Amino acid sequence: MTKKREIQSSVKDESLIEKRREQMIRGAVTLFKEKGFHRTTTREIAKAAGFSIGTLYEYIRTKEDVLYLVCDSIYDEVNMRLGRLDLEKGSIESLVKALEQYYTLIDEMQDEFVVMYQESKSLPKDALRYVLTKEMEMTKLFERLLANCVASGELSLKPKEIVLASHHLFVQGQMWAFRRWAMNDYTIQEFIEMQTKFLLQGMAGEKITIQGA
Amino acid sequence: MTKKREIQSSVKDESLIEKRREQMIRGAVTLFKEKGFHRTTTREIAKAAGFSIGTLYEYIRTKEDVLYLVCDSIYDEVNMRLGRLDLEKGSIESLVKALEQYYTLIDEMQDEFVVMYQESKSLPKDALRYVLTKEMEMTKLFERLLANCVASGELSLKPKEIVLASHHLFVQGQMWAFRRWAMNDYTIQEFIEMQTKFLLQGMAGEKITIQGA
Amino acid sequence: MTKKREIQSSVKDESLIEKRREQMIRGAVTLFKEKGFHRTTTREIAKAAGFSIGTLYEYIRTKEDVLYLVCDSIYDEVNMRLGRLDLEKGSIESLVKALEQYYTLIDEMQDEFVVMYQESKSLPKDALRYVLTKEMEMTKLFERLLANCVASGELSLKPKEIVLASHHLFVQGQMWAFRRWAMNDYTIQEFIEMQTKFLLQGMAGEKITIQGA
Amino acid sequence: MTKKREIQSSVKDESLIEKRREQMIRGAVTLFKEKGFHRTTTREIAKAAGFSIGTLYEYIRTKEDVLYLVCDSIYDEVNMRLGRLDLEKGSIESLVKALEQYYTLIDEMQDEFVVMYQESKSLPKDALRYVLTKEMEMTKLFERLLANCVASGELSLKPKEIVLASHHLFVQGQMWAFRRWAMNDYTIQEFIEMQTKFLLQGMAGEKITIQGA
DNA sequence: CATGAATGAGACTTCATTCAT
DNA sequence: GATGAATGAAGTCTCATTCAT
Repeated sequence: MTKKREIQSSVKDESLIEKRREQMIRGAVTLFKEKGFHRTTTREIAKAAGFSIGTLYEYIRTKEDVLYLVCDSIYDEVNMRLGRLDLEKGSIESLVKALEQYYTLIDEMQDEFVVMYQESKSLPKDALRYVLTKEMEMTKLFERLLANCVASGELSLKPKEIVLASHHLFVQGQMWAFRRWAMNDYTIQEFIEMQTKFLLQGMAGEKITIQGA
Repeated sequence: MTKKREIQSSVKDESLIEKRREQMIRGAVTLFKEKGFHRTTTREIAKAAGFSIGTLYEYIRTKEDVLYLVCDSIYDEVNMRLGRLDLEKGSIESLVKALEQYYTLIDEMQDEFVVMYQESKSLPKDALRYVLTKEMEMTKLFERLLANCVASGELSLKPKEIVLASHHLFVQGQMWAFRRWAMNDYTIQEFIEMQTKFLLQGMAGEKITIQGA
Repeated sequence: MTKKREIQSSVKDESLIEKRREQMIRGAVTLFKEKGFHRTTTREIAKAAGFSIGTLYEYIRTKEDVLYLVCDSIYDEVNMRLGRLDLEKGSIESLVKALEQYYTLIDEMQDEFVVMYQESKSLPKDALRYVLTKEMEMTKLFERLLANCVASGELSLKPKEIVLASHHLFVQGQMWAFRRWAMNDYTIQEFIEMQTKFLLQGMAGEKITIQGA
Repeated sequence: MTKKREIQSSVKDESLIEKRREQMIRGAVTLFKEKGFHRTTTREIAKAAGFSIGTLYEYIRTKEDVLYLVCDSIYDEVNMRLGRLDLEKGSIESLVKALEQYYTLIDEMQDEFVVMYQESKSLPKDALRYVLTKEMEMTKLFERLLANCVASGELSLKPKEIVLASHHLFVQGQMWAFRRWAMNDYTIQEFIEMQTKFLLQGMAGEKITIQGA
């Protein structure tokens, strides 16, 4: 796992730091979603977090730190929630489960995902690198799942196809967050079912009956 | 076709307006790609366009106008290049052609696409609406293609599946522009072939031999 | 002569730059004298110069630039006014003239000198180096005068004494500016006469009749 | 002797006050020397003193108090060290001794002197007055020495010359602290000898052999 | 039509000081 | 007495926009 970038704080009490940063992340996500990183002022972030501008800067050093904290916390939650997946089973069934988990996650953290992908380009260089690494770790997760399915013979994909397919799965999830304005006719359940069908068929090359669809 | 938003200019000569705006769009795309809309200053845009800040403001009224002009010009080019497609044929073959055209287009206009999707959220409300409309028109294009394939019996999709699938096709194209950092191992040709295979199989549910693959 | 540090300006018209900078130097000197560099705000400088804060920053990049400009302009004036001195004559008489010129200069530019010496420590590193160089050039001027007097036999000083003596002369001039609060009982004429007497006797080691004393 | 300005403290224990203030003066001098009064933060002072910002404010009321305390403690030490001088003797010899003491003092307290003269302008009005008074007391010390030499016939100076000469002596000492960057070629011993020679000759008007030179 | 100097609102950030623990 | 988290006034600097030339 990549090591976290440390964000300096002039406050010493670690648990307080965590608490305050959580407050400010929560406020920031809402604001960034609404107006974007650049149109959001540090004062607004402080206010949304429930403390003064001075206090905000006790816990970060620059506005970009807030963005980094937001992105980082999203990955933490993603990791936590996707961490339970059994990657090793190598069955289509577990792949389906993973997709379901992933799409559900995106549905529940829609705002966070949109913010992260829209604004991460505003991160300072090294923070951007860190975030990209995290992103690759997520894609790798799908790669492992697919590779195991291939190993167990449940899928038949060339190595290069595995990689591309993992991006493919990944990106279809983002769609639910980014093109929500076009998804009004679908429930998340429908979306998951239909996407899963498309994706599995795409890779399998034959009709497959999906459990629960 | 949706009517264009008019951008006010204090210059009368229409052909001059067009020329100047083209200059400034070309400069702006490069800059926006590099630093994003917010980090790019109007002075920089003017300079990149080859004229003074004063002149810039003879042809637009606000900085956001530049962004709109950029987005609009991208759609114009997309339209022009995708306009030749024969949507009515209703064959898998024409669908494959369309995908090829579309992915090639994205490859060639990568910067423009990235800018448009990254920055369009900064457009004023009505411009955003206009851009979204344009976007929907593009998706509809795939919908028509798919619907015709269904009508001709070459594909079998429920109406709701057609809509989702068209987004599916659409989004996979964006991937080439947005996840380029992860696509170094693929040529655009490989990418097109593999994606086409995944997508068609996903919709068809059977192995399909793609011409040229 | 040491090459000037260039201060960036986004304005192109060189003569305008000169004019505006002169305005701002004039205002800044008064303010710095009154409240010191740090207690003076950029807004105050702009106001004193007669234009807006935005305009101020068209002609400089940082507040420290103003300080540098102040120091530089002082040296320019000093150079201009001391430049006429005949350094080569090697007579006590010309040394006396030089002291008179120098002390008169300090009297007339008292505020400027105080500001320069009090605040130059706030200059950025390279500007500070530049200012120190200028300062050394001034001391060197006295060194040359003294060396010539030694060469012509009018004074008898060892090399090391020449150097120290030149600082000695230099520093006694600063006194008129810096300890003005203790100099109320003296006119500048008296001051010059008495100092000249002290200094020359100090170096000559005998009673000397000074012309005009 | 001028009465000290009282600096309020919310702590009662006088010996503790003294101890804490000494700690903070020591830290502050270093910091002020390095970065100047304005660029030094109260937090830094507290840290350098070895306690917290809260504690710092138990012993002073404003940041300027620290500067005053620094200046005051310097004068205390100066007084202590120069207090032993025999001012009444009225001999050149005792004058030479005094100069030696004074220049040695400046050499040993170089940082302190620089800080005091560079930063005292930032003192609040009444503190500034107090410091100036102290300064005048020091000059008066030289005045007394000179006057006694005149009285005893060892020097021949008019009253007004005595005053100016005392400033002259005083300022030459500051030179060692302020122009240290130009004094690398001299040891403090050389400096004292040469300066003493210049100064005495300046006042005496004849060659004088200095004991120990 | 073209230019570019001028403007000032507003952004980010610092830091002296307070006060509850 | 000691601590350090909280505060917010105030400072520096940027940049979209205007308008006289």
